[in-house]
Formats: sequence, C-alpha cells, structure tokens
Amino acid sequence: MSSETPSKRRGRPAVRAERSAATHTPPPLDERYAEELKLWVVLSRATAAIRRHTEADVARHGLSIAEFGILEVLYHKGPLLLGEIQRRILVSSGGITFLVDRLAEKALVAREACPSDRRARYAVLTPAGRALMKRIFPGHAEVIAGALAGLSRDERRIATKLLRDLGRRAAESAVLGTL
Amino acid sequence: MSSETPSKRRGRPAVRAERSAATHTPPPLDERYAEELKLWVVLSRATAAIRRHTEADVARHGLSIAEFGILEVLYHKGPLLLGEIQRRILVSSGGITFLVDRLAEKALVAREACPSDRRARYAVLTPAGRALMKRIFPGHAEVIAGALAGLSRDERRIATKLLRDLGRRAAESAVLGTL
DNA sequence: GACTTATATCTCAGTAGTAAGATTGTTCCT
DNA sequence: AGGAACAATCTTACTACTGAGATATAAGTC
Repeated sequence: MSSETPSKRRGRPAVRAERSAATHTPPPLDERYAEELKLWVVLSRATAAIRRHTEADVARHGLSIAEFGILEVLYHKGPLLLGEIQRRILVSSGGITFLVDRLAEKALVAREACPSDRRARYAVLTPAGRALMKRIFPGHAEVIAGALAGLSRDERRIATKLLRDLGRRAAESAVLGTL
Repeated sequence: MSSETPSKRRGRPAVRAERSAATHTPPPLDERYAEELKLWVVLSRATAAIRRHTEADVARHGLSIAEFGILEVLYHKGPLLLGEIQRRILVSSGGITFLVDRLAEKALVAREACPSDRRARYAVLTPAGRALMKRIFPGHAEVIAGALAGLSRDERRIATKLLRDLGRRAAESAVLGTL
C-alpha cells in the first residue's frame, strides 16, 4: 500500500481552486455522453476498490493477484497448458512464463510435459500448492464477499446479469475492432 | 508487494467446517460464496474488456491510459496540485512525478508554483495539451459509449447506481481495513 | 521561536509485467 | 516425404509502475 492515504488532511487547510476559477475555460459540449462516462468511472472505481481488498488479502500470503489467479485456476480446473492459463488470466506469453517460473521457485507449481504435443507444457499444482490453496482460498472468498457487501443479494444478482451482458458485448466488439 | 505485510490474522467468523472426509482434492465447500465470486469475475472481465477499448483508443495518439487520465482531469477541472491528481487517478507518488515528467517532455503539461504552499506544484495543460484534448476527447467519449452499448439506457442507469454503491462501500471498508 | 508532527513532491532501486522475436514442434498440403 | 504455415513456449530488452526514503515546507504546541 502506498504511504499516502487520502484520509485526513490536517497539515494544511484546503486553499485550492482559487486560480482555477479565474483561468479555466470549461470543457466543450461533453454533455452528450455524460451518463456513459459516469458509468465507466463508477465501474472502474468499484473494480479498483475491490481489487485492493483482494490484493491485500493475497499479499498476506506473499502472493500477487496474478500468482493467485494461476493457483486458483489450477486448483479448480486441474492441470492446464500454459496457454490455457494465459488466456484465462489475461497476461502475455512472456508473463505466464515468468509467473509460472516464480511459482515453481516457491514450489507451489510444477511443469509437466504434454504427451500429445511436445511444444506444450502443463502447469500442475504441487502438493504444497494444493495445500496452500485449500488453506487460504476460503478466506479469500470471504474477503471478496465482504468487499461486495455494499449490495444486497438481489442487487448482486442484477449486477451480475448486467455486467455479464456488458462484458460479453465489450469483449466481442474489441475483437471486431482488431480486424 | 514482495514483502509480506505483517498484519495479524484477524479473527474470522468461524467458517471452519473442515469436516471433509480427508479425501479428494477438488474444490472444497466453495459453494458458499459462489454468487459473490461470480459477480467479482464478471465485474473484472467487463472492466478489462472496456479498458482494452479505451487503451486502444488513446494509444492511437501515443498516450497511455494514465497519461490520458491526467490530461482529462486537467482539461475538465483546470490546474490541480500533483497530489490532487494522484488521488483522482490512483497512482503512487512516484508515479505522478514520472507521468507528469513525461507529459512535460511531450509539452502537453507544465508545472507551476503554488503561491500559498511552496512544497506544492500545480500541473497545468499547455495550449498544445488543451488543443490535443479538445481534438481527441470527443472521440474517446464515443469509444467508451460504444463499449457500453451492450446495455440499454435504463440498464446503464441501474448499473451506475449499483456500482456507485458497491464502490463506495468497498472503498470505505478498504480504508477501515488499514487501521 | 524551537520543536514536533504532518504534508507535497521527488529520487531511486526494484518489480511485474509487455512486446517482439527466437526456438522448437506440429499440421496440412501436395 | 518435403515444405509452408501455424502454434506453444521461452528469451530478451524494455517500460510503467510501486514503495521506501529523502528533502523541503507548513502548521500546531509549548
């Protein structure tokens, strides 16, 4: 965490904006997409706030979010090819090599040959990796649930549906955009 | 993040129930928070998908999202202290220095002294910076609106409200968590 | 006024990633 | 079988950041 929490500003009474009012010429006709921009802002903010919870939680165990993501997908899906993991957790090919290297150094994950394709390698949890996930995953789920407690059960259901639709469509049009 | 934070394990409301028959490695009793985890997944995915749209758009102008964020806040709010920008776009103190340096190299932003506090500096848009934003901001807003087109107007309004509540609560409890 | 505490920014070393291309292996086509 | 095209991972060089500490300034207290 950064050492500058935006909490109490006791040192200096706010003296802002005296000059802004004088010189700043307001933006042009941006009213047009104001609601969409607002949605994007609150979406980003909510995601960032919740991610801080999850990061703080996994950091207690010496893991980054990306590392935890790999452990989690292996924990729940079993051995996977590196490329499959890469697609799930959305890192670059270099990134997955780096992350699996590091998890291997920590003896939480190992590589295994793929019998049907000698280019490919499986990543598998070691016993220590599985034991770690068994120990820390329930608490992590609880942290996430706690971070989402601002919404009621019904609200969470609605949000899930909306965000699924939103994400699906945004992902599709992103792909189209690269053609 | 490399160093494990020395926070003590706060007593968790007993979620023990570890009476699994000591067999079988696949996921334990993870049904409990399945809905919350799902919401977190779709939230992350939707945000990532939309961010890819915004990144691709600003990259066309040689900017990163963080750089664009600074330009945008200055464009809409006028000159701001570096620390104020930092809190808005959520980067570290070193990061804001780095980013403003780079924008200054590109001659889009300049630093100015703060008359009432000689520690502080304002960041201000240069004429070139303002001209750039005037030129590219409308298109960027359109890209965002397009990325959100998976939801109807009413759905977007509902999503905005839910995400605002969610984010506010998550941010509050994150602050409390650091005490 | 001296002292203490808080704040704003900057410096610097280190880290977690990305991107491009190399390497090795596979598949398809003839 | 030979070769082109494609695919999975790894290597390398680089970049955008973070976090801790340094420096300078400011405000509150005695």
